[in-house]
Amino acid sequence: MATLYDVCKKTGLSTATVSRVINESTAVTEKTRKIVLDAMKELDYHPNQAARMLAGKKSDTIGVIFPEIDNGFYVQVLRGIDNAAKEANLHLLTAFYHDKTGLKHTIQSLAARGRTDSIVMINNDLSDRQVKTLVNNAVPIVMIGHSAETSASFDVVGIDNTNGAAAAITHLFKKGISDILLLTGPSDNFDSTQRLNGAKMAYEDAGKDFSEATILESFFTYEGGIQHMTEFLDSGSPLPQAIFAFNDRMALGAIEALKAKGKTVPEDMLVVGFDDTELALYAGLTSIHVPMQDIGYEATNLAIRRIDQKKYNPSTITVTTSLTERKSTEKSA
Amino acid sequence: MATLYDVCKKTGLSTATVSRVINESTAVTEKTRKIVLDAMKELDYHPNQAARMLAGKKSDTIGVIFPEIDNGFYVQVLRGIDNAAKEANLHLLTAFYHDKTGLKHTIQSLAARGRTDSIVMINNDLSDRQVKTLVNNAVPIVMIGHSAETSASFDVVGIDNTNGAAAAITHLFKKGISDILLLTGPSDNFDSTQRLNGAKMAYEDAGKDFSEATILESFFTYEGGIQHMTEFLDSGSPLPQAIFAFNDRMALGAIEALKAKGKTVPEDMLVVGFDDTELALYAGLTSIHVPMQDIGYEATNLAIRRIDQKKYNPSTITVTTSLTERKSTEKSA
DNA sequence: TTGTAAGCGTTATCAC
DNA sequence: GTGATAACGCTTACAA
Repeated sequence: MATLYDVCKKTGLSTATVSRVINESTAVTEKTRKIVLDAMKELDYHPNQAARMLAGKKSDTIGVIFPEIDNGFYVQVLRGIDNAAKEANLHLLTAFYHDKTGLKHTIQSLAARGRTDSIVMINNDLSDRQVKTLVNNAVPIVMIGHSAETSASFDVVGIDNTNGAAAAITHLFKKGISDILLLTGPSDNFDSTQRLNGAKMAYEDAGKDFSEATILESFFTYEGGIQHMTEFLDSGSPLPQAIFAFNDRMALGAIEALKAKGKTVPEDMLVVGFDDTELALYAGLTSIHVPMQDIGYEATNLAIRRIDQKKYNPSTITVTTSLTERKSTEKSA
Repeated sequence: MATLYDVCKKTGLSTATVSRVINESTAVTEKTRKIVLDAMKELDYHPNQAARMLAGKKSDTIGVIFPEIDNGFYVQVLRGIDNAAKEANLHLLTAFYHDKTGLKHTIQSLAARGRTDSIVMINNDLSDRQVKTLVNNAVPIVMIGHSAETSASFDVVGIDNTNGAAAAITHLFKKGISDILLLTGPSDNFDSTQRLNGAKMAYEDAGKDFSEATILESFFTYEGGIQHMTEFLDSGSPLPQAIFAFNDRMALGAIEALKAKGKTVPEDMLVVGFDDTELALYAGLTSIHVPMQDIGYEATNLAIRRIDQKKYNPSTITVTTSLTERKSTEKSA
């Protein structure tokens, strides 16, 4: 591997000058610039990253910390992150965590060792205070998605759950339906809580009574959707005319449960999901679209901006959602 | 940020000794070990990665190069890679590429600058020779999936396309069907070619005439499946009894096309896919299961093994597939 | 077992 | 505009 010295030797120039043309920092004669560039090419010289990091005190790398990925959601976010990083000529050091302990470990090894200039993370497991302590101000950090408490402590990029949910409800209202089953996530989940608020808001804004809606709590999973919907159907409770599931998987689970009882969608019941994942597309499920790539992109750009910003007030970016209509809410009546 | 020197100062020991306990390299008295460890904790010392890389000539990092990810396939592979890396206490530097140029750029910046000790990549765009030139023996490299020519030039981890496809055909034979439509990928695609060979093999092994099968070439996409299947249906060609699509998306596309013509699966036609993605699960599609995580895991372990191996002969690891039966091939007849 | 000291390959601050 | 030279924070022979 050729080093900077080899380039110096070949050109008869100093390390300073060669370094300058590499970094396009200070002005250099066009003539010497060319000499250096030629020598670099000829020697197939590529600057050593470790040396740059050590001397320059920056890694040109963004750390990405995700929960162990198992769905399309995170991939899309990752694409957005990658795009932003590419635009800024930065690299991505990615790490996935399985549990609290793994996450702590990961944060430290990325934040405290100078591997990254900044971190973008999805934190489902640690409190703000814990993260704060671990990072210890070593690098700026941007959170994707709110944890319940994430408020003014960090930069946060989240989605507009409230208006998204409201749009779903309003969509059903327009079909003449207000007798809706809300298939929610766990009640201590931030997203679920916000979506529930949004739904309520839509009822109120339309001058309707929110008690017309039935609330059924589930797990944000396909299996959860099947299980809780089946229980509901078996309970003999009066059937609503539509379901608004707080994510696509639960929606698909609910549809599966309906199918098992001989009910079809949209003939017997309209269904709306949330997230607008690939699954929704293929299943013909009307869903609230969440621009996952945008989230990653915005979060990363914010993280990049924070690198050279010593002091700043944490900001919150909210990405807007929209409704994608498909067969599951096509009402012929 | 505390440095090694701070730890030395605090303990009165030399950098060599402190470094030894950090790296658990040479023996150190249990007593001094404890002293150092305590000092490290107290100072909240974390070794600087750049300095380690520079002095130690290794990055403890695996490079991961993927085509821009847009499906569940790559995510699973990534999880496998992450698991293997975690077990070896290595980090992951990931990069996605959009096109040939991007890929070239990416390879160089990961390989030539000492950022990574080894690389795992999925290469759909460059010839072996091109990759070879770019890497220039800077780091070992493991390919995931064959490109047509990838033969003896690189370590390769691929899947058993042949037996997978044969299993799909045999499954249909068992249902009493040999009049099958093969919905293939592009003919210059390595996977597609192998799968076609596997299908043929199954016919021959069963003593059947391969000409009983119809071959319909498509694009490995949902849209491709819809388009080509629709064309086929419109052409008035005699309908086969089953479809074996060379991936799940095309299978779903074909099913969509059938549905549009009033045909249902599995009543009117059995369908088998390939990949066994999440889509297949929710769609109730029988599919050939590909253990994507295993692929990533194996590839990464191989990549790690190669780090300290100066000379070796490229090896090929083939991961086995299996058939997952679902509703799309449930024959009541 | 522990210490000394020479790098590792850059960047950056000075002078010139 | 260009050149010395001192960091940057660690690893690792080689000595002791």
